Amino acid sequence: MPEEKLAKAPKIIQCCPECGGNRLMRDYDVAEIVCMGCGFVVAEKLTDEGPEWCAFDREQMAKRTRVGAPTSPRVHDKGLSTKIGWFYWDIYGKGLSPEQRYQLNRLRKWQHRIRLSDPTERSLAFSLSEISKAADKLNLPKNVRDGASVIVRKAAKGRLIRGRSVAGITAAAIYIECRQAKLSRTLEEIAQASNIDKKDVGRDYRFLVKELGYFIPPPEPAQYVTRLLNQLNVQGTVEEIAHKILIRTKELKLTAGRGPTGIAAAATYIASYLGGDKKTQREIAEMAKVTEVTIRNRYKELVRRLMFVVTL
DNA sequence: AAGACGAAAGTGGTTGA
DNA sequence: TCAACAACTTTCGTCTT
Repeated sequence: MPEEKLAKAPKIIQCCPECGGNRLMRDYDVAEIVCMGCGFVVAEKLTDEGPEWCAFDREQMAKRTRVGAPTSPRVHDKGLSTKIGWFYWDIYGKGLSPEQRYQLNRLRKWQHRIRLSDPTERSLAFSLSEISKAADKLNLPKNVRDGASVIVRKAAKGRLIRGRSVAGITAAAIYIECRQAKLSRTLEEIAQASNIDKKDVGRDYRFLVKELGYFIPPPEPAQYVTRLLNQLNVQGTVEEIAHKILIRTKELKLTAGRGPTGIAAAATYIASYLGGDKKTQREIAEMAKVTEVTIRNRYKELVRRLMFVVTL
């Protein structure tokens, strides 16, 4: 591509659109540009331009040079197929005539059709784009997206999607990944981000876990507490107390059979009270997505059982 | 007046026959 | 498939700060 065309390439971002900071880091392991100030993902799907081999002389260099981008589980053909570019100039950088443009468009259209002609491929492509959409809404990191993609692939390979909705299986895969990565996303949030009924996602989730033989431990209240405290804008002492409470709660096995969000909310309530930054039950209930009644029941229980144990 | 409390009835999911 | 069950929610009247 000639110089003047190169100049048309997307401009390299210099500062974070979120916080305005200029400490941007390229992380090739997860293929992202991340702001070191606020953690905002500025760009993703980077291609590592460098070679993964070493050459010690010209001969080796010539031998080892080859082309091709790294594969990605997030594209339905793992990014291995050829794609016709979007631009309208030839290899010399000269513009195309209207007829040539028309031809190019037809080529693109047909290539797209051929690439996605197999129904399995098509549903896989759909599913992977859904993962990407939902993951954007939920702010999920790369590894979770990739993991979810792998699960969907496994499901497709094992013919587990037959008779079920692709969207449901996709959402379930995301949920499995979140649970495995110990991310505090509830089934409800994922169902919402994917526009599917919570019940359906739950059903497909249980089905996939069973069929693919996953072992997923129940979520721990501690996973939810950190996010809850962030949403409520409290740190410091309250945070410390909340975690202390949860450690004791776990030791005394008070979590058995109880919803982790309820326990997290109750611990937060107690901690905010003791830490001198009191939040109302309603505030916490709203953030934790449980009712005030549940907070009351849990926190009474915790206070009763922990009173003699915790030295706060 | 806002927040907390608790009783009572209702809901949705799990379990075991 | 169905009933029993525990956890949780909804609702609402009452008490406390």
